[in-house]
Amino acid sequence: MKWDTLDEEPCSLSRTVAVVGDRWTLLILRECFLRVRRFEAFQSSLQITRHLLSERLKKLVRFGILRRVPYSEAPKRYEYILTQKGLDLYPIIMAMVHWGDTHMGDERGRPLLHEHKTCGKLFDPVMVCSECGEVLHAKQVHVHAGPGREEAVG
Amino acid sequence: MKWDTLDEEPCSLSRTVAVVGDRWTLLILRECFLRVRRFEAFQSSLQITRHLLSERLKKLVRFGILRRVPYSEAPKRYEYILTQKGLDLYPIIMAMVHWGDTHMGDERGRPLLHEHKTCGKLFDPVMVCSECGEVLHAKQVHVHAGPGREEAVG
DNA sequence: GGCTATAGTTCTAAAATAGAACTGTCAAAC
DNA sequence: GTTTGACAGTTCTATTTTAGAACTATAGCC
Repeated sequence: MKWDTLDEEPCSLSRTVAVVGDRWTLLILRECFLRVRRFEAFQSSLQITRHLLSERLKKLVRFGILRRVPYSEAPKRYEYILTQKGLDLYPIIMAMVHWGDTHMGDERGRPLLHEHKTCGKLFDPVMVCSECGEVLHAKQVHVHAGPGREEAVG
Repeated sequence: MKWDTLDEEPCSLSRTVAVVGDRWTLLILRECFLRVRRFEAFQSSLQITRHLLSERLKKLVRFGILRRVPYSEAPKRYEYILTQKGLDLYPIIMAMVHWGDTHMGDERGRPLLHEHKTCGKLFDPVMVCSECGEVLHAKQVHVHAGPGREEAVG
């Protein structure tokens, strides 16, 4: 497959996969949501090779998920900060964390707990229908071809 | 990194990434949710090499995400069907589709539309707090170390 | 000048992937 | 009863990606 044009496929999943569909990118984003911002910090917490880190950060900047913000003029140093587009990846990350909590846990219990500042409680993320608010399940969803792909699928 | 032990890391995201954190696996899962079940069907719709498809399906079976169910005795033929653990990946896939719809769209419009059979409407998936039902945003969440990782993080 | 911190780049060896051909089983067609 | 075709893989080689370590560059501090 030509991964370099995956972001132009008539499929929103493919387009997302083009951006965040590799292991390092997802782990880098986890660090971003944990407020990590600097090259050395990413490198030492992830044990990623510097080469790949450099490349992945560039890619995330290119796709508008991170902004490269100077925090020192001489020498020039930059921090990588989530844009709104990047912050909007939160449901993906949280869905993955929740699935891991549910299905890949061990006897030690959850690695992290999440507190919702708005209500003050420890919570799990739940995916609901924007129209009726009910919890979503795969079997209750029917797929239609949209304007971006008129041939029927599924 | 030792990707082969990523599923034992004290981090639910890492564990999930160990299972679904590569491009082909995510695309294969998309097909699963579109009711694709057979080797040839995956291969022809994804243009994945047979080698990799074989390997990824084995991995998904090994992790309990797909079941290999015989549908013909002679010759022996199998279908790959989502288990409950696999069906529970739905929020991840939908979160990715929704992000792609929102941030990677083009002038043609959405490739697919989703209808919630329960309420009959076209919908978007929304992630909410299990406790108060409010829509979740990254900045409203505070992270605590859980029993599975007592050293503080973030 | 020598040491440290930060943010990368460059190099070679090892691993993963692409692309195509091949194997084996059986049913149906000729 | 031989050929064709569908299905579900496996095997092979060439190319691409990644790992791991070393190197470069800028500047502050002693």
